[in-house]
Amino acid sequence: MTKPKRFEPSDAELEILQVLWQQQPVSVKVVHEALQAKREVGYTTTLKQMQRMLDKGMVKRNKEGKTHLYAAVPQQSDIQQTLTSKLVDKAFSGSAMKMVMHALGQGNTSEQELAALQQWLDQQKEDK
Amino acid sequence: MTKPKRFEPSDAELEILQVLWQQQPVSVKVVHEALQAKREVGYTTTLKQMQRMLDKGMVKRNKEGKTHLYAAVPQQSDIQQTLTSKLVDKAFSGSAMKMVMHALGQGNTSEQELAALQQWLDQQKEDK
DNA sequence: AATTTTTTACGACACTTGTCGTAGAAAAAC
DNA sequence: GTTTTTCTACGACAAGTGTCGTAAAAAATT
Repeated sequence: MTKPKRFEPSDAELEILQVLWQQQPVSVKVVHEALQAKREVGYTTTLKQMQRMLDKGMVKRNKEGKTHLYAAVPQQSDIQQTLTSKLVDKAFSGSAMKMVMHALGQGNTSEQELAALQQWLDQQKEDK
Repeated sequence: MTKPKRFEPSDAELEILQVLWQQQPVSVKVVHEALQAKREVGYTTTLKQMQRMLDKGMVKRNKEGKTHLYAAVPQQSDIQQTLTSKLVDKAFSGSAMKMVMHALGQGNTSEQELAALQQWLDQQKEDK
């Protein structure tokens, strides 16, 4: 049985995962172009990063003709979970709520988002 | 004029800052004991870490007799802000709300916290 | 004063991260 | 079937991180 690893992607790795989650099995080229759209980065840099991720089991790939097509192994929500928990633990003494208030405090929260939050809140009250 | 740096403390650094924010000017010994209470770590490890933080300007100190007393330079809320923003950007495509829902989803949110959140929500509605 | 305990200052090391450059294999174009 | 263009495989490197060990300075104990 293969134990389900707990990935903690670095910044660069997360950028790559982000791309993969949007377009599942894609070539290095595609990923690289997506990154390039945001900042300067060499092709081999992206390639190397993805190869390392492969070693770590963070992505998988399979040969499609000449090229390799990559896909993320962990699910986006799992990584979000891991990173959020970590932040809550390390920077907010474990209180998710503190973090939430902080996050909300700083920003333009849309109408819809507010509604969603209200809905969630109502749900909580019921369950209580 | 000294520009106000944007600190992005590493895990170990954050642990130390955490201690400092609770008991402002303290010796390495005190910090070390606080860390030790949570996990195994050598005294010199803590010392070294704090010295590096001093170099970076992340903490300041002054000699109190034989010992040095350290204090955090950045404020807790600023660091929380920095780290939260970063996470939102990197893992939630900039949507703080997505992150909030994620954080809330996973946890035991207390009565009081819910109330605080409701209050904040009401506030938002008014301002609209 | 000699010894022990506290603290500090450094140097070191293995790992990880972010970044490339070079070289060669594989396809595609000529 | 050469010459290009694509891609992959590696090796390298500077910075940063987490961790200690050693050694010396400073105080406190005996």
